Amino acid sequence: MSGYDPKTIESRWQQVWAKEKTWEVPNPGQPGFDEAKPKAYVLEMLPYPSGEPHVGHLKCYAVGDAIAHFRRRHGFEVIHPMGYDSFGLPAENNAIKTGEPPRVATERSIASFQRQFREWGISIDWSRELATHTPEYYRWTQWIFLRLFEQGLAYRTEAAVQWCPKDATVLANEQVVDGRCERCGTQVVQRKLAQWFFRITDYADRLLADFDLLESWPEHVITMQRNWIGRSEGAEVVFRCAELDLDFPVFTTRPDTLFGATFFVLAPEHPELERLVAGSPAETVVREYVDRVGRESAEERGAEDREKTGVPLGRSVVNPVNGEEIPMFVADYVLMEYGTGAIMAVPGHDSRDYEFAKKFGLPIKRVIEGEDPEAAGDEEGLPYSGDGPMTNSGRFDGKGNREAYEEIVAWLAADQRGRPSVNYRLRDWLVSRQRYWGAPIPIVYCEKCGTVPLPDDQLPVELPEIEDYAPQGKSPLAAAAEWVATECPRCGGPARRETDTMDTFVDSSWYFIRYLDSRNSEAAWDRAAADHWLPVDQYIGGVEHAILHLMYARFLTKALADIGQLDVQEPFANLFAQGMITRDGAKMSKSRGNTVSPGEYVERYGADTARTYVCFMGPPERGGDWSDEGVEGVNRFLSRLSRLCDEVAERTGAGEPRDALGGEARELLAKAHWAIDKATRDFQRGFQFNTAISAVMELVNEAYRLKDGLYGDTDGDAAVRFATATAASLIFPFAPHLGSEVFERLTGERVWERPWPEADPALLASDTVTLIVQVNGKLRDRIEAPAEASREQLLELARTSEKVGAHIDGKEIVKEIVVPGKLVNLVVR
RNA sequence: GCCGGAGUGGCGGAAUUGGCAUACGCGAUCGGCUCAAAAUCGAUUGCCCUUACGGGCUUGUGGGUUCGAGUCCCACCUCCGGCACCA
Repeated sequence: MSGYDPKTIESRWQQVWAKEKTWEVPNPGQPGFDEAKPKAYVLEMLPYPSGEPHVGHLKCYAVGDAIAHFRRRHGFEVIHPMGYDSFGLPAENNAIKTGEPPRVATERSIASFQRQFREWGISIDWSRELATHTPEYYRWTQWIFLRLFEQGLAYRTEAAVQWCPKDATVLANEQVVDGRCERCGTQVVQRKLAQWFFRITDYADRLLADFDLLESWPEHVITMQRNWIGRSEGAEVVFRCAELDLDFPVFTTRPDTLFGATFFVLAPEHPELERLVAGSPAETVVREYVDRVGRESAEERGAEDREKTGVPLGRSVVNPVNGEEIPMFVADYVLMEYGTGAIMAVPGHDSRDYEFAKKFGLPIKRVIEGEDPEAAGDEEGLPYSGDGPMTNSGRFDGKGNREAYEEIVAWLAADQRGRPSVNYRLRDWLVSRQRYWGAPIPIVYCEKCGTVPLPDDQLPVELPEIEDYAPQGKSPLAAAAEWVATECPRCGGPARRETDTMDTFVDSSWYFIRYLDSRNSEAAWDRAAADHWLPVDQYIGGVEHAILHLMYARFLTKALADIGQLDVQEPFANLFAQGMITRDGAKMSKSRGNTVSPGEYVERYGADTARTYVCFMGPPERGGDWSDEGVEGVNRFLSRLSRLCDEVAERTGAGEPRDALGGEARELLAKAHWAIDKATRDFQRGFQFNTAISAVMELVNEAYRLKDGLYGDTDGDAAVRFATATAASLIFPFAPHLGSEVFERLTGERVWERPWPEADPALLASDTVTLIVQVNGKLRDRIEAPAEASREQLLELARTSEKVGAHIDGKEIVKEIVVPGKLVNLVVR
């Protein structure tokens, strides 16, 4: 009895795959490229190399690898590369703490990922490997920056930015969560700094529209992106302050409520505030208010049940629809970042304006009748946000607010008092970071020529070695004086380099293109290679990247397509978002001490067990709680398969099963074909790996049940052998080592070179079916019936059943439902 | 508040088109093997009543449609995720 020894089996196959470079695929034009073969680009999000891989990685790559194997065996040329998102804050923070250069810690972690990916047996094309922190890679990140700069899609401007005092860097809006730094949890403050941005807002509409081009993305991911982009249609309407000869445009989604505007509010950051109050009695109070708001964090300001605050300006503007003069206020519930930083306040139909009006005793005016004025809410059901006929609205009275909507906008537009307008929640992408461990921005500042992009032949701008990584409010690179001082490429005069580096999301927004031609030192990629492989046919990764990474990659793909570098509008045709694995019901974290190290489990049970387990825990798109007993169960199953193989190899000879088998041999063959059919459909129907694996478990169980009665008979031997080899073939995408081992021992062939098995319809069908007999919808009997039995025969069987008789005797059958091949329901009274 | 997703045994979960609820795995109980244990092989395992035969109940709650509902419709409750003073 040899037993299941994953260590031996796994290292044996890993050596075969490494030596034969089994998973490497050629590009068009390279030797071995087969034009006739359809391509499939299967990609998992590249890991951020920090420390050791965790179970989230194991799950992601186990799922992706299963898909890659499945596609290969369906005749696809599968490209399945790997790389490392190796710039970023954790390595740099570690450097500040320990003095160890970020490169050293990063490369140590990369080595650990490489080793584990090989130990897990992931089918990676290692010839395409990349790491974003190498000059060979970031040279092209810089090249992309320059292309965007040429197009005006990369620009520098002074802006109020989110600043993390702890990390001493600017953050993207996306990296601020509840007013705190996403990474370290420190409260973010506002600062004004000159920063680089990518003009992603130019692409807002296309990012929305092109969801239609995607083949299959999870609905909730699309929804999250849609919410993030936050498109709202409305109108821009101009309110005029005649006294000071100033126009204040506002954005509103409710031009139908314009007649209800009873006051007007500016954001504390509004640039005209100064002019409005300078030298006026309100000046001091307003200043104090603005200062106080400025000291508050975004979190405090956005707090949910916060009472409205504000100060009157002592000025007024004219409502363009009715000429009414309405007072102006400054209040922090109006945000400078959205719309125009000023609003018309309609307390009758907006809850925030209503609250403010109540507090400051301002008039509240109804301009839309509710269907039921007595309905909930104070004072005649206000604020009312529903639809209804308009009132107190001059010429529009009596019209439905929806119908009047466009009419009002057109009426205002006719004499330049307003126009239709669209607003987005999405802001431009802030890409500069006052940090060391990132790709330098390829720009120099010349006294004479100003901001000058470096020519392509001066790339890469290499990251200099420095001693002190601690940020001092500017990039640590600023301290590298020799590096900063350079020559202007335009006039040859003295210039200094940009010392900010790029957000690491820029690195990871295009890596899937670089894989296609990762050794190219002449260009970022070869067009033929990119055109052949793109788009990614199946992308796999955690839902935590649903917004940031995926939207940035979509944006960059479109921008690159627009400048003729790519032929696709969307990078990822199909997306699979895996769920998170928890432990004891909680997210794993070092501080909580509930982490699971995949390495330990691979060591104890083998990679096949660890991989199969994460695919078996539940539907992969959902999360699941890690269970050591569950791992043991999967290990038990693989051991059972391994032992079955030992026994079958010893007791049966090679031979194909005949078609016309009978009895238990046929029963086992039928189960094998059922498992093929079930596993195949589970793969195709959204990667339901848990049930695909359970089908293989059932097949192995059936083989155990029947084997002893089948050994010794030619047909019986063939059936057991076929069933076992089939189980190996079907489990291979999850447990590639054991799958290869068992398949080879029983068939002499390499399972990954064999096509995915096909179920034989003749063996899926059965001569008899179990007829379900119900009386009044309740199950009363099960009867074996011929599969072809007629309606009448089935009814006869049902009526004559003893068990059924007890429930229909003495009663009248009022209805007979027959579902051929399945069920009879007798309705009695 | 708005937008998604989910509620099924002791646990993870299955049920494909409205037709056998609880597949598969875990856990538990019993048995074979063993001096013994582990491993392993096999049996049982939703709940309640019944010695048994058998019967009743059961998919978050309450209604509805249907011969028949975990699945469809209406109302509600709970949990998870995202967004949120976005005008």
